[in-house]
Amino acid sequence: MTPALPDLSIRQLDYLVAVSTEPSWADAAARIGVSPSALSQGLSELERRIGVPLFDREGRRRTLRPTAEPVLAHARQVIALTSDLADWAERTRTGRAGELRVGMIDAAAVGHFTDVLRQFRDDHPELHLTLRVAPSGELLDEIESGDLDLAVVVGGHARRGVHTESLMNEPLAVFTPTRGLPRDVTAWGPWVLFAQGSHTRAIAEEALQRLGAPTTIVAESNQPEVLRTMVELGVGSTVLPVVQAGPDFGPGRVIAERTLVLARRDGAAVDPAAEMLAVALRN
Amino acid sequence: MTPALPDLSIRQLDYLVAVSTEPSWADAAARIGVSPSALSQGLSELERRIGVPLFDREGRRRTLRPTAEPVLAHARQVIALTSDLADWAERTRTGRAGELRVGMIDAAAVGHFTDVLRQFRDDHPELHLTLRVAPSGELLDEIESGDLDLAVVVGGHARRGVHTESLMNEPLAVFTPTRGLPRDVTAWGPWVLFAQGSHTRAIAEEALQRLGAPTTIVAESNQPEVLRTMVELGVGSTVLPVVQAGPDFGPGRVIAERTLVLARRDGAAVDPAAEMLAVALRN
DNA sequence: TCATGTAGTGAAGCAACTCTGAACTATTCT
DNA sequence: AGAATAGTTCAGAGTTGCTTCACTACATGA
Repeated sequence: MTPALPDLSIRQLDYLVAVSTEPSWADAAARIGVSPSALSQGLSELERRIGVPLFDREGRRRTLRPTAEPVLAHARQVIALTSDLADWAERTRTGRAGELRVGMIDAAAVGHFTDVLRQFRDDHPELHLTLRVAPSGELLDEIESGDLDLAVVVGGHARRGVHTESLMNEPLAVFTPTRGLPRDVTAWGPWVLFAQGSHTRAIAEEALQRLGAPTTIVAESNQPEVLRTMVELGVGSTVLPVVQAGPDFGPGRVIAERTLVLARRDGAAVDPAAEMLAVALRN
Repeated sequence: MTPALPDLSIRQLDYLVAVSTEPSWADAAARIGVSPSALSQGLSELERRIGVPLFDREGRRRTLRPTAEPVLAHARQVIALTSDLADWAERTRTGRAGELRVGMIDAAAVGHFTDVLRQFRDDHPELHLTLRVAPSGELLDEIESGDLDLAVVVGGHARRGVHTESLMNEPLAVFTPTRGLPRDVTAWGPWVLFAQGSHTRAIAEEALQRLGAPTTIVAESNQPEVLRTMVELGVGSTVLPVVQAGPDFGPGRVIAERTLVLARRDGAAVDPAAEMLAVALRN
């Protein structure tokens, strides 16, 4: 059982320090921006709460007694600490410091938002930004568990406890090894696609079915690099976001689009740094 | 201009620490002895004042976000400091620690109150007690200026700003070199007395005049030791407090008495340690 | 699935606190 | 002495912070 602590307020300690610093109590009151009356009463209250006489009275004037030195030291120290805390709060509030954990799918990180990220890093050098690149599913798990503050993922799938907001639409196109796509849709394929479970894979498959193309899958990977190589080797065709196709393929045939969304934990307090990055991502 | 500090109270910081320590907020509230509602509101207020989000909300539950670590550290530190201050206050309040500056005239210090002082020292080992032995006048000056908390002096003279309280009456007696005092009062003297300005000297002179004895002064000193020696050398007779006469003289002839008073600065806050010593001095 | 218990939040009311402004007192200056 | 200055006290108003009570969200177990 801790013996009940006196409920001192920063304000009262501030009064004490002001009085010890300024030549007169009136000056002290003026510096703090409070009436002399308030100062007088506040210090009486402080004295009462500490329960030890802090002042000598000479006539009407109260003067800090030397015995009260420990209290003054305490006041100074607590005020210094609180001042540090206020600084920290200010920096955090303005997003200039703190920690920000961001997740992005690869197309976002190395494709669409590379410049935004670089710029944001430059603008907020004191901010400890960690970027995690992974498939949407994983990122959403981490958003949900609180391991990430913010993520850019593929949209189109609600998830409990995660709030999403559209950022942009991105075309998905078919790329073939032969640089030419058969006029006959039923002759398309076979396919080298994102792995089962991927949102983009689902969108691609759905689009192909809608067009009437066969959906024979001969290989899977979540790495676009791998998919591209397989296409080059003639293993099959692929469906990729246009930004990830690379310069070696033709323009591709756009068959669908996917939406990139900004995901945040639902009900999470708005982290100021996260909010600033969100603004930047929206352009 | 210091940027305005948030007016945090110890109480709020205590809430924060409790919440970080106890398994549930309800437990935390119980430990502090406050309703869960008060805890909830208090923490909201703390968060608002710091101006930085401290909690994540999962459904209805709020949980400290890792980003708030610096705030928690601050809270712990301030509470520890305040706890130390409370300890200090408790010790000071009960007179077990602190500083006490006492003045006494020599008769009091080495005569009447030696035992009281020794006992007081033993009872309050943590108390830093300084004893100053000097004539009443000097001691009263120092009481007035605040350099002493408490003094035992010769009474009978009001002084502005000094409060006095009688402790005891002490007989003053005539001591002669011849161990016999003339029956005829007019044959008394000449005198070896306390120095001009001394209160006891004034009392002695007044008594002698009242008895009709001559008041020829042949030597003065404020040191009773010196007066005794002069008497032994046959320089003259003296008037001394009985306790200071020493064993070498006879019982002496009591002609007056002086009052020893406890002097304190008027209007000075009651120093607990001073009050305890005052009680001891009154027996 | 529905009842029940637990954890936390929010609103209303009340007590305590703390401010301002005004009147007052002591001290200092002229 | 009179005026100016410093500080206090008091009354009143606004704010804060607590308790109680009602309510929601979630978990548990029949």
